[in-house]
Amino acid sequence: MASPLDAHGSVADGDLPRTERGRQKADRRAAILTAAATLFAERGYAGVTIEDLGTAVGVRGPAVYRHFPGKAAVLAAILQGASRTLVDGAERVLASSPDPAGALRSLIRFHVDFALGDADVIVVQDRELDRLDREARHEVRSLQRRYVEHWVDILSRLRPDRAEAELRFRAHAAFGLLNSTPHSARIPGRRPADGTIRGILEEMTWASLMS
Amino acid sequence: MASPLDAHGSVADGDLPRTERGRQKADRRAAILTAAATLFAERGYAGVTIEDLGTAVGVRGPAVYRHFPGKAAVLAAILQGASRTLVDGAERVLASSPDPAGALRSLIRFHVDFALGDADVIVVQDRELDRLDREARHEVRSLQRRYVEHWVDILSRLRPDRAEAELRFRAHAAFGLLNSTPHSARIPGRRPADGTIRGILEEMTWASLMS
DNA sequence: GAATCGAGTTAGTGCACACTAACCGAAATC
DNA sequence: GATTTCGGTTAGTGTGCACTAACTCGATTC
Repeated sequence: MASPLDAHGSVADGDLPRTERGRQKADRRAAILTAAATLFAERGYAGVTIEDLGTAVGVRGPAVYRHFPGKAAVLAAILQGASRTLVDGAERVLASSPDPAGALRSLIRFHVDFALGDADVIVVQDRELDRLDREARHEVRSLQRRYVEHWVDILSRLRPDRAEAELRFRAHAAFGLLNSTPHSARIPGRRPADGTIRGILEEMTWASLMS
Repeated sequence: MASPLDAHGSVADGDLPRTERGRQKADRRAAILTAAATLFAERGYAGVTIEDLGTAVGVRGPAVYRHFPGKAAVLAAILQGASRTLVDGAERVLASSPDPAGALRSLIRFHVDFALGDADVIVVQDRELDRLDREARHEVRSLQRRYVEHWVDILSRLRPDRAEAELRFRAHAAFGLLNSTPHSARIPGRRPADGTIRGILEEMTWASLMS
């Protein structure tokens, strides 16, 4: 799966970098984003300085301003990338799954992959949403809403007896379950092997949703 | 359930306030803690100033230093209170449940109550643990570990076929599910009635753990 | 009722840090 | 090969904020 961070930031600027400098700039931008996701996840948005962001990719702090208008824009790019990746992934999954049960299985698997692969982003996603300015927050929220509604659609096809409000609530609870891995990753007690984890998470999520 | 915030802060100081001023001081301390939990949950630890903490309870900022040595100590008191409440509650539940299945049901119910009743504390709990100094963080971590082990004990009695590592991992995932409510509380789409939520959460948690 | 205590006040102090200004030099453009 | 562009640099600047100092005045103590 493509990382949510290596995309170009602005919406639909078709032109890829042709020149040497352009490619280096795109690389640096992506490097800043991944480093920032890790740092924000570790210390929180407010606990990371612009200087930290710079040195994490081998430059001094103010160089970051050549790539982002400010610290908040870095966070915005991370969160927008993440929620866009989730929505795109969900829509791709749904387009290629004929039966609802298979669609839910694939949706769960997709989300597990994301949570395990981009743990940093997951942590930042639900911790720092409020640090965004009105506009960016609105976009992220709207994408998140769309993602949830895809889950609700599938669930209501599997359980048409249940109210949509309940299914939506269940979906949120399932996300809490799935997104718990980044948190429990920091806790000492030994964890099952990485392959096992995937299976357990899928099993638990399915069971909780369909219970 | 007693709020985790209205206890006196230091460990085992038996003397309750006898005088009028002493009572007022205890009240103010408790008020600061609950206000701080709400503010920290809303804006994050770094997003709240000492002045905010003061004005939230009707005094100016520096008055807070009459009750806590610093901002970090306020956070520490919140987190220590929360984890102590959880451990105490779990131990009380276990002491009064003979069979493992009933114990797990009670444990789940207890945690649901806490998550719904002290949503602010839940949010702060897993967001701001790293902002604590070494000593306080160690204490909170150790209490959290104890809480988890109580769950693992019960689970391993119900499912002795499973490895402890898997059960611990499942417990963490269940906490993620249970603690999702404070997060989904902020999201627009309508939620089921509060009584219904309780039942759904208990059902989902049980199903996910025993699947 | 005099002496002390202590929870509050206002007025700093110092520092961390987001962001800006001015400059530099190599790549890109002509 | 001259000119422009631009990603980097260092050296500020301004602000927000945790925390301190010095004081006030009612409650507590003797």
